[in-house]
Amino acid sequence: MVRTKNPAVRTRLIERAAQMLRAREPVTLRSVVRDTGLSTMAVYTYFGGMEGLWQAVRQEGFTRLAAELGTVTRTKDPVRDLTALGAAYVTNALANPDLYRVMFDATVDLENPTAADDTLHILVTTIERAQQADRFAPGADARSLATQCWAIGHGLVSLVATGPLPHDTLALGAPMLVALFVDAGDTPATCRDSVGRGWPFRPPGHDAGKP
Amino acid sequence: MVRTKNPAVRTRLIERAAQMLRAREPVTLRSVVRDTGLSTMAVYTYFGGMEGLWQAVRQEGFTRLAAELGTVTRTKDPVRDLTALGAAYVTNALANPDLYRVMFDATVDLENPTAADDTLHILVTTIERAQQADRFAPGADARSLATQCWAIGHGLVSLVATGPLPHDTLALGAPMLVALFVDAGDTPATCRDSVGRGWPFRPPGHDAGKP
DNA sequence: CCACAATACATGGCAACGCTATGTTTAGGA
DNA sequence: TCCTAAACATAGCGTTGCCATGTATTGTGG
Repeated sequence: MVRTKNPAVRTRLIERAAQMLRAREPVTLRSVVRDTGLSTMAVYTYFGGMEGLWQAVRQEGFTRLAAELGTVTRTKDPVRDLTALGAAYVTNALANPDLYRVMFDATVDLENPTAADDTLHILVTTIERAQQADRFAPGADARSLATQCWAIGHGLVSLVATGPLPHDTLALGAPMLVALFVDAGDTPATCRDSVGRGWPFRPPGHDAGKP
Repeated sequence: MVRTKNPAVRTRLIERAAQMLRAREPVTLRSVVRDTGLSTMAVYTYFGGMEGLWQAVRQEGFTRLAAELGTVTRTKDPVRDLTALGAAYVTNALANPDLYRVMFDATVDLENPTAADDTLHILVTTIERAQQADRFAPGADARSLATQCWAIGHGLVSLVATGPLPHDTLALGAPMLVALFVDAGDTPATCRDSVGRGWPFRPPGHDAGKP
C-alpha cells in the first residue's frame, strides 16, 4: 500500500453535499463532484457509493446538531436550559429542513451509531442538573425523560418543517414540556415561568412586546 | 372532449405503488406500470408524472390511516379510547413504515390539504367526549390537545420506525400521554389506569402476564 | 347515424442517473 | 531506486423520469 487517501477530499464532498442540500439543488453522484476536479470515482473511493455519502451526510447532520445544542447558554435555571435545548433543536431543524430530513430517513445505520446517544447526552446532563436543583424528582430516569423531550421536539418540528401543520403549532411545545416537567416533579407555576423563558415560539395572536 | 379517463386505472396505479412500497420494491415509473398492460404515459395522463403519483400515494396513506383510526373500539372510557387511537396510529406506522414515511416527506402539498385535518378530527371528537365525561377540563382547546397527542405519537414512532431509537422507546408514550392528560384535567391515578389499558407498548423487562 | 375532434394511450428516444470494468498516475516501502 | 498497491480518470452499461410524436378510441354536433 503506497498511495494514501486525502482526508480533505472526504470532508469537501460531505460539505458540498450538505451545501447543495441547503440550496435545494439535487445531490447526484455527478453534480456533487462537478467543478471539484474530482471524478465520480472519488465518491466510491471515500464512501463506497452514494449511499455511503448519504450516511456521512447524516452523520454530519448529527454532529452539527450536537454542536449547536452545545452552544445553548447555561443559566442557573436548568429547566429553562432544558427548554432552550429543545428550542435549539427545533430552530436547527427549521433552519436546515433538508439536512434534518436526511438525518432521519435512514434505511441503513449511521456510520457512528452513537450519534443519537451524543444528541441525548446533552439533554441528560441538563436533566440531572434539574434533579440536583430539586426541580425534578431525583428518582426518575434522566435518559427516559431526555428521550421524551426529544420525541416532543422531533414530533412537533417534523410535522411543521416538512409536514402538514402550520408554524404556529410550535407554540404547543411549551404546554407539552410543562406537562412533562411537572410530571417529573417541578412546581407548575415555576415550571411555566422557566419554560416560557426558554421556548421562543408563540401562538399566533401573542403580543411579545411590552407597552 | 371525447375519450374519457378510466378511474379504475388511477386506483390501480396507486394501489400498485403502495403494494410495491410495502414489499420494499423500488417504485419507478417503469416498474409501476410493468405487467399492467399500461405504458409509462398512463402515469402522465393520470398524475402528470411521478411526483403526482407520489402525492396520490401520500393521500392514500392518510386515507388508510383515518380508516384504521376509525376502527378503534369506542368504550365508556374516552381517555382509554384516546390512548388507543394513539396506539393505532403507532401500530399503523410500524406496520407500513415505508408508506408512513412518504406521507410526511412531502416537498409539495397533498392533493387534498384537509387530509391532516381529517386525521385530527377523530382525536378531537374523543377529546370532547372526555370533556363531557368530566375527565378533561371543559375549557381546553380540543384541537390543540389533539395536535399534542399527534406530535407525541408521531415523534415517538418516527424515531423508532425508521429512526435511531429502539422499539422499547414506544413504552414512553404511556407516561407522556398521562402527563398530557393530567395537565388537561384528568385525575392521575384514573388516568394511569386508562392509559395503561389503551397503550399496548411495554418497557423491555415488563411482565405482561398474570401468575 | 356518422364524421369530426379531442383525448387516452403506445412507441421510441433523450439526457441524466448510479455504478463499475479498465487503464493510468502517484506515492510509500524494499 | 524500483515496484507495487492504492488513488483516481475515462468511458460505457443499464436504468431512470420525461416527452415529442403517432395511433386508437369515444362522446358529441350536424
